[in-house]
Amino acid sequence: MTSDDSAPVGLRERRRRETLREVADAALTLFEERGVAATTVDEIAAAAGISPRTFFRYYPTKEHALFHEDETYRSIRVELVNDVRAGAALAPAIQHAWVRLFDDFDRRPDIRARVLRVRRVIESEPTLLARAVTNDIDNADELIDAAVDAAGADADVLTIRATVAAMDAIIRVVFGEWVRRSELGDAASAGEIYREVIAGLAPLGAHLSRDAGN
Amino acid sequence: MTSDDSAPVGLRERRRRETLREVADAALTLFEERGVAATTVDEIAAAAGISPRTFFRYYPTKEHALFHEDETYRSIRVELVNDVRAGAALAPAIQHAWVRLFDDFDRRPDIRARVLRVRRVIESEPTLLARAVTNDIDNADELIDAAVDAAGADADVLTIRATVAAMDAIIRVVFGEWVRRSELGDAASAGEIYREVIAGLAPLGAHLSRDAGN
DNA sequence: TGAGTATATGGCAGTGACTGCCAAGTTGGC
DNA sequence: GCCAACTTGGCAGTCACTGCCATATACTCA
Repeated sequence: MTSDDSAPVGLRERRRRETLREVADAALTLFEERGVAATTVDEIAAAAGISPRTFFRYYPTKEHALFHEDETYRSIRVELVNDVRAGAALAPAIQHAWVRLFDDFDRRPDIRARVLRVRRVIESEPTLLARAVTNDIDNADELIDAAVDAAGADADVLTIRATVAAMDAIIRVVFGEWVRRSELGDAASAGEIYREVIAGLAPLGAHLSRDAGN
Repeated sequence: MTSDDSAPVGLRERRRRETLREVADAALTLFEERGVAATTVDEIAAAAGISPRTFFRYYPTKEHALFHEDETYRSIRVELVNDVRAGAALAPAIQHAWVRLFDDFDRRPDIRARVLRVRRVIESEPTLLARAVTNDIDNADELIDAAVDAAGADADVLTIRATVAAMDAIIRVVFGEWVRRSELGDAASAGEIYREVIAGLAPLGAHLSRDAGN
């Protein structure tokens, strides 16, 4: 799975990543300007200086171009998987990973700004929200596998799946609120919103622990 | 919003609902037989005895035809909204609604069978899973509004949203497991799986209540 | 009951996403 | 500096989806 990290990053690979990035930027800008539905692949390709045919060799759909993942994001996910594989408790580990990402936003405003732009577009179109969810689902599999492996023989896959799904859902709410507030001129911090949500979920937590024996 | 329930159900409306149902059935059968991607709208339309052009007057996309909602489902959602509007605690009310639906499955095997067929198709394609999530999000709005209204002045919209999203995520896991087990020949009961999941989530619940003050 | 109006249907043409195939260039290893 | 591997762009084709128009069917009210 993650075996080709050691491959020599030649000219080809470097160019590929560059193009990937340029296409993603072109797409993001056009989506913001005129909306996703009103933006054609031809336009994105033209803006990025490639042919439409080539566009589809970089991203399978125009929506995918929006979800180009930056390094920070990926590395935090890898770290999370490693932590869980090393035996960390699932829910706290997930929480820790997100807090780390949000803290990163404070240190690196460029990343924060870009993620916010992307999230704003995502929230504006249901189809993109759907695509974001499939992304979450795909990412979740890796994490679920790690948790199952870590638990060994007495792994409770069902509970693991439910835990990851619930945490993902909560994060999606956080991002949604982040966008909403920022659109109201509120220079909201994602980390703060996350903490607010967690604090508010105490009753749900109580409900879940209480009904366990039911 | 729900003001046109009193409209007289004339021939037109009756036929419309019939067609809606026939198209949904045709789509479901074809999706099962050859997969969603390999099924064209033309084929669904032909199987349902309407023109392709008319198909799009009933459902905006072929995927939507799969999510045709039956009465039971809708009525339980309406009840839930009413309960919440009447002041019921959110998480328990949601749980209660689902348990009621699952109990209904035991009483009405036809409904159970159809939901299982639909869910099986949904689980087979990530894009459908995503569409299911966006559906849930759409449905959630009504419930969220009810909860906000019920809470009055001190409504915590953010927490309400998070609670609903988390519960929805859990239900999706239940459906997923239900399909998985039934495909393994296990005549699983959705209600039982739901109870299993809730029991397993005690640690998550503890985590959420513990970190509230953090 | 017989207009008259609103609505449902189907066909046609058009746009845009996406794919397979082929020809022409580019890069990397030796 | 040459061969093999890979990248690119153009072309043709399929399919989802929409707007427009003519025709048919259901509701309404005089």
